[in-house]
Amino acid sequence: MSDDLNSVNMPSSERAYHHGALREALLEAAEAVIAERGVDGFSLRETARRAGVSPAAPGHHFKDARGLLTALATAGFREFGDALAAASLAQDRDARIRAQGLAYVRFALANRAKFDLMWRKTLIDGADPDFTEAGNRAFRILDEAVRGDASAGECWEADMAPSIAAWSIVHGFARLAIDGVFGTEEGAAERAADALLPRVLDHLRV
Amino acid sequence: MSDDLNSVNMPSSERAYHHGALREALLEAAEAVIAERGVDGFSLRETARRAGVSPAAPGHHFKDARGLLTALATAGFREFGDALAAASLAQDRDARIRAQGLAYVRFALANRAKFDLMWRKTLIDGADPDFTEAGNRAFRILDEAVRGDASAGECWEADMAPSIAAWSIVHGFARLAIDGVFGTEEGAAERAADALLPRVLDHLRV
DNA sequence: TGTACATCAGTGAACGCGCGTTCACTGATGTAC
DNA sequence: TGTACATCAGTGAACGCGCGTTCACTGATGTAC
Repeated sequence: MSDDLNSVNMPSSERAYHHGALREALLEAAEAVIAERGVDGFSLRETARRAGVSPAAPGHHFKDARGLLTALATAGFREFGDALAAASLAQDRDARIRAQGLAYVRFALANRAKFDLMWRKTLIDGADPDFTEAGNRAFRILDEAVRGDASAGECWEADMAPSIAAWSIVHGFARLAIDGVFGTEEGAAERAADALLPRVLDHLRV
Repeated sequence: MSDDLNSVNMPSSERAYHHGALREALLEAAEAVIAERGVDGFSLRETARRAGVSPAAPGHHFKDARGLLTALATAGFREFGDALAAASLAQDRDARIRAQGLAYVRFALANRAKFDLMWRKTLIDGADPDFTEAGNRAFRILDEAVRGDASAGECWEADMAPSIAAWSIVHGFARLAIDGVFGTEEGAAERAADALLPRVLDHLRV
């Protein structure tokens, strides 16, 4: 191992030949690109440009553009799952469900482009094991809040309706908000979520 | 008017110089393209190719690609509104709401690409008056089923929560189904909708 | 009914663009001895 | 500790592609007289 710690933590020169953490830098750059231009505006070349590397460099870390987007969507589902898990701390069941609903929509609005990407099965490899695992985990957290840990066993055998109902209502609300139904001005979606979502959730009985 | 009725109803030759109904033909071709390749796979050239005209021809009927997609999304919202209106015939309120929910999801699954397009504000002109009018009408039909005609007046002043709740749950369910959550095999989404949606709607209280 | 002419709705070639990926390469790293 | 060498992680030029749009044009239509 090198004595120079900078070689790992921080590029010792502004333009080192070996980046050190290019994979992560590319994921960050890709997220910035889609946050700015929308998922449709993604480009591998632009991502490489922002990370300060040549257009061929991503090929050493991801199979291709789809591979990079799949990795980004997977990271998104992991953070999403974390956000839902953090909302599970409330004591009674109703409070947990409501807290997760708020967390669901807040994550979607705070990470619009990434959330959008997470569901774009045409752009990512939906069969990737890491991706499906991260997605399943997120749903499992939501499912456990609704049905309790009892469902841990025969997951799809049991009655999914309550969980799917909860999932649908928050997912639908999040999508409508992102897609501008509550206004397209800065902050309009967030204000609508704050004002409307708690009362919308009053109409969910699970 | 020409004596030859074919000049309007049917091109008299296989390759007439004037198409006669190119606008409609382009919309149909565009729908076929996105149904086959997904919304992301849309291309104006491919659409012109399928309609059997040169790549410049669409320019005489639509300002640009965005204009064509906006027209297609507008047509989509009109059909969507018609489908919801047709589901409003049931007598009691609960039956109407359930019927509209089923109609909502069925339309989405039967017209996946078009439904997808209808919410892709980055690809269409969301400020187009025809488009917004068609979208508002669809929501109004749903809103009237939930809240009754009494809401006709001060629309956004009254309590929107019940309508937004109903909208969210069916919209979310439709999106999850389209995005492959209930399986990606042929017909999996439709089967899930048939089996699950009625029970999911049991958890909506409006 | 015939004719002149404006307008409409097409053509097809061309432009320039940014894209994803490939290729032969090279600088940096780290390991075996 | 020093050295040879395999491997890793970059470069940057190039390829070929399909795209949306523009352009000068022309064939067909329909209307005024």
